[in-house]
Amino acid sequence: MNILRLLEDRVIKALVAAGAPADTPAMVRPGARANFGDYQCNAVMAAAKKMGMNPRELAQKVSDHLDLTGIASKIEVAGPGFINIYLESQWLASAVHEAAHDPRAGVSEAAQRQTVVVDYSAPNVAKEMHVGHLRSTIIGDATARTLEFLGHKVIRQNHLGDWGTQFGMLIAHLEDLEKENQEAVSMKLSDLETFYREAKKHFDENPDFAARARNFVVRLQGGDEYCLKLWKKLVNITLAHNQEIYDRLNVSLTNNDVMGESAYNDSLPVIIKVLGEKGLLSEDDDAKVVFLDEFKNKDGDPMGVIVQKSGGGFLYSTTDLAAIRHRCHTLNADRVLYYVDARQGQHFEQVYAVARKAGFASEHVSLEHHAFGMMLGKDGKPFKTRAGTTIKLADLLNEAEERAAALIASKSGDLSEEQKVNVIRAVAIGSVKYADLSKNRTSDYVFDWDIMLAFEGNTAPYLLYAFTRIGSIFRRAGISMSDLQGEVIIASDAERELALQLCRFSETLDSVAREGLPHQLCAYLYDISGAFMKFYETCPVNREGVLPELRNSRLQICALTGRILQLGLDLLGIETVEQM
RNA sequence: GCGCCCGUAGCUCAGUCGGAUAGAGCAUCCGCCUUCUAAGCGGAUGGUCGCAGGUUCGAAUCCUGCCGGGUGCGCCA
Repeated sequence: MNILRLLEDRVIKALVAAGAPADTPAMVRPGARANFGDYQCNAVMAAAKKMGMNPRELAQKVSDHLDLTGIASKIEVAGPGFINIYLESQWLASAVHEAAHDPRAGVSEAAQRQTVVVDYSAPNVAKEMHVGHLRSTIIGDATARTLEFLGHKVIRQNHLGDWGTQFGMLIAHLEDLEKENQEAVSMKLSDLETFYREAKKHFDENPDFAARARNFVVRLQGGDEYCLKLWKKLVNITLAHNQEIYDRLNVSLTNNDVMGESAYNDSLPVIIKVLGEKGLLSEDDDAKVVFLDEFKNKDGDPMGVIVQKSGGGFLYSTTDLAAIRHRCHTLNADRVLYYVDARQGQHFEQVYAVARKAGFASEHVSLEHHAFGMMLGKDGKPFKTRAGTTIKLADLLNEAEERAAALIASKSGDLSEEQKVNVIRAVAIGSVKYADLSKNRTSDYVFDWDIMLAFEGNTAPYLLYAFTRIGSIFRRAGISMSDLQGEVIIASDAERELALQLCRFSETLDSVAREGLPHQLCAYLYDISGAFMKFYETCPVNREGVLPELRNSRLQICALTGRILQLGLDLLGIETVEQM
């Protein structure tokens, strides 16, 4: 059941019956305030203008044709031509009852099942994941999970940075270490940052080393077995490191989702060939370039996208074109979502434009760069630690668990040691993820330990706490959350408000899937939790004197709230706990 | 020089593509635990939505120009 879809459908019918064109947008929204109804229609003012009618008159006409028998208790025309819809409490009650017994908690599947490629995380080989990787990884993951739940076919693609000139120096350094001492190699590689730094140092300071490194690059790209073997070693060690982080973060990526830059190596010459056949290539300073009229360079001339270097080497634009071709032609994507830093906005616009012209992506495929902002320090400047480095993701998670452990030691005395370990993990990881997921990804964001690791207010623990309170009610009642009886009765404002919110889960997920903005789901779950906390204060379930019908009804409301919280948090990749 | 993003309460952020009286959390202040977990609930304080014009029934939202911050513009990825 999706109330918004239902109301929009009925409103369109009424608009058409009142004489408006069939393509008039319904513009149904949740009511702006309590005395403006549960939902309001804002479509009439604009429509009336187009039709040359008085908006109040048209609104009255539409509202006369609006058939919401059994659904709405009141439909009123207000202000300049708003139509306010008050839902029938009885109908809300039956919707809650239905959702409480529905395995999907009342969430409708997507009207059209699509194949959606989600490109996210994209760490680099021989580098540890740092806080800058957090957004792409967890926002992409939450979107992927949501799309999947709505019935879409989701193909995760981890565009691993496993190719490029830096591998020459990494292979050369690895070779040196292996000659030196076999046993020290695995030790050295356990600290990837140091390994990378040392390789870079040798490359910058030792001309012989640098020459060897450049030679390795050529051999590697030519498919030399010795080089590939050393390279593969670096890739595997990095993947193992990353998987530990993904598992800790409860991110659904696995090695099966890895589709690194190297995977497109063989198709790069094909890309150039096709671009040439389409007449899109130009030569400029011995490099192969695609010129795009829609982009201007510093001199105001059409901007060129280099797809092959003067020496014959390829660039990341070439790899991205190959990736688009693979995703559209082999994976048959309807949508491709890129969770990548906003700084690459222009790069993607160019690559998309070239891909369309070359036919790597048909006009029916939606290529979407879901950009996110930069990470800033507390001073509002681009984030750096005092040492000038970035914070490792592993260190952030360790710090989160230390802080959570201290909190739980002071608040949750009666948990077993095993329970405490689980609660610490859920609270720590959940808090870090929620802090990021709850912000709109499009703007820059401030990295602050205290905000990232806060446990009060609009944070993951608030939602987890609401969930444990529900669990507590069922433990006290002596029944399970699936053992529900009777009807749902809406007897108070707190119950009605919670019931209304519970019925909005489906429309919220629609929006998250459409826009790739999981913060909308966070805001929704926070609203649900707030509505539940108020319900909890005023609507006792197990107390003496509560009539059996009312108790059964409230248990159903609690059960649906719990299911939506658990399901919603799961879509965000956040684990729940029974007690805390 | 050109392009893109951003500017909302002391701080961190929402604001459902133009809708009605701009909302949360943190911080500050005042209340609420013999009753299902106080990681909670209720209340108060706090805003010229960067500035100035414009578009219209109606603007935080759209257009123009400034101011301030960020970022990107050919052989790194």
